[in-house]
Amino acid sequence: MSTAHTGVPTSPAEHALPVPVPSEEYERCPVTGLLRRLGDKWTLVLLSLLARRPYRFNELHRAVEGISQRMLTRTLRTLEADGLVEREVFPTVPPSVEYRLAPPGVSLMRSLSPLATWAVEHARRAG
Amino acid sequence: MSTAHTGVPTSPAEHALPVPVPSEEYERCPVTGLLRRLGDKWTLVLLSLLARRPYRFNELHRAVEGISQRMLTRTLRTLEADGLVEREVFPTVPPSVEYRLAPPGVSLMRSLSPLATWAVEHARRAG
DNA sequence: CCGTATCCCGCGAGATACTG
DNA sequence: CAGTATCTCGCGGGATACGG
Repeated sequence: MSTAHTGVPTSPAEHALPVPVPSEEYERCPVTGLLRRLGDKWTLVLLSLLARRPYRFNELHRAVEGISQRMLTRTLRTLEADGLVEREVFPTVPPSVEYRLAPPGVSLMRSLSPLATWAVEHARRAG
Repeated sequence: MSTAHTGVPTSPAEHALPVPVPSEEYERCPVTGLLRRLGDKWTLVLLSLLARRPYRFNELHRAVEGISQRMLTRTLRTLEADGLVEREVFPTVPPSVEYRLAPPGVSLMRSLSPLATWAVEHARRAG
């Protein structure tokens, strides 16, 4: 992949393709893709909380038992990248950051509702 | 399960706990649990096919591009254990096995429908 | 035709420590 | 307060080969 000049690679990411090649074929089915996204350890918990009201970072950290800072940041950033959550920074001292559900997040939670009901009702078998 | 006598362990699984301890805490949220179940690589594809009509094993194997026998069996057995799919064996020669959607599977697919619609509509961002 | 049995590998995700 | 940076490990899942 090196290509051009004679340069020795200084970073592995240097030769990353400019085009986002679908590395996983899960992309083929958007439904499965969505289920995988929502099915990670923290996403639903965070979405559920944010569905009620906006939260600040450490407020979430306290509200969600057992989550690490790393996973909280990662999950929130992914949600933001997907357009499900909005992030607003207040340049106060010390800094304050607020997270809220974006409109697509709201409609997603609505669409999820029947499945959630099914899950609770059938919790014993396939839950 | 040797146990008893003085036997030297012959298998690692020998000391497995008799009680199915919830190894993962995903169990805490039935919705997340369900999303994880449905979110694996082949489950939705199989459920979608079986939602239309019953299939035999090799018929599924041919219909689902890229699935291995191992994963087909595994996925079907999990679906059966969850009560979502029914398996019927016809003792012919050679043997024939038919899989069909069980009633809970039907209601699950119904409940999944709004989310599937959302996924397709928002395929570009969070798909 | 309908599976099981092994082996193997990458990635999601947890623990821990550090920073503007 | 609100994050990054590393390291590590378990498990989902693929390849392959064999069995009733």
